[in-house]
Amino acid sequence: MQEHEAQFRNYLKNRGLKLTRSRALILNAAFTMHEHFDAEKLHDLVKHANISLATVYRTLPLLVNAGLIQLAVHSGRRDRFEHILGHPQHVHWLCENCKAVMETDLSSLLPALENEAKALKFDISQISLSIKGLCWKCKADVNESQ
Amino acid sequence: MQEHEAQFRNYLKNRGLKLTRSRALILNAAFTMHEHFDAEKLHDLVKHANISLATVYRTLPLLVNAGLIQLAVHSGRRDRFEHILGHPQHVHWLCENCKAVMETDLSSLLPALENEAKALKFDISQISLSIKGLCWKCKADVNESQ
DNA sequence: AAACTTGTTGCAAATGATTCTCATAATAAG
DNA sequence: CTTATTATGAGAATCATTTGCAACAAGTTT
Repeated sequence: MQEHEAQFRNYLKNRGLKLTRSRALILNAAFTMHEHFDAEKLHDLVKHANISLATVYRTLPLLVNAGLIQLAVHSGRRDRFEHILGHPQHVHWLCENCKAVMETDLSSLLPALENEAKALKFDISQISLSIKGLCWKCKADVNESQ
Repeated sequence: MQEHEAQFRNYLKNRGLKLTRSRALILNAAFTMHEHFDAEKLHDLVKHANISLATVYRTLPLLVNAGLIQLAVHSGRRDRFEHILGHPQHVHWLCENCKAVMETDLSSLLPALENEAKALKFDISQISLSIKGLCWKCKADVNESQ
């Protein structure tokens, strides 16, 4: 069994919830994805097994609480997620022009943050750093058109 | 005239938009607020002047684009904003238990970020760093109840 | 392995924040 | 003050997400 499946099974058992066929399929679909995904994209991957969109929506928060996925970027009207197991936390660079999302490592900032957390007596469970602006490509386009 | 009003007037004029009574009132209401606010909270402050919720929703993106307010935290289903003029960027610490939001200064992390931005040739327009977890108070409660 | 207890699912209807339509009103420019 | 636009209120429309409910499936117990 994969690590993420073991973790999910464990999470569910701890609170008397059941690992159903639907949940297992949805979990695996989420870990199939190599980019950000939303509920509908996930549903596309599992609807062949007759799994409803409602079940996808019901499973998503379980995966978040189990520490397996997280909300990635809040842009536009749909929630978009990404899986995080064995995936170091990172910075999202969101271009406001072409909507592209780049990622960089967060590790260089971690010590400073953990320091601050200690001062605040705050237990960190999730860090989300996103930066909006113009990517180099769009910046070039803007300059050209002037 | 306040600085934020001047900046808004300027933004609007640059694109042939009009500074109306409604927009001025909404802008001032936003700068009245000392905490995060959503569209409805803003509407509460201006509806006495017969301003509709639709107008509030139409004005919000103008204020964002004018660099006067920004999306603060995406938690729950409503967009929450905060004004940013003369307000240094900060970190949001969001307690997952009591939903309280604390803020700390972002300046200690800025140099590292600006460095990375330079490497990526990325023009930063807005930084949003939010950290979820447990605040000291809730952490204490959790320990007590064990 | 049959019976049970409890959580789960699909479906469809409900919700709720945000956006849009359209007829009327207000603004800036000339 | 006239004109050309843009803005507004009211309410309908959207659309992602939730929910109620009756049928089902998982894990447990006998």
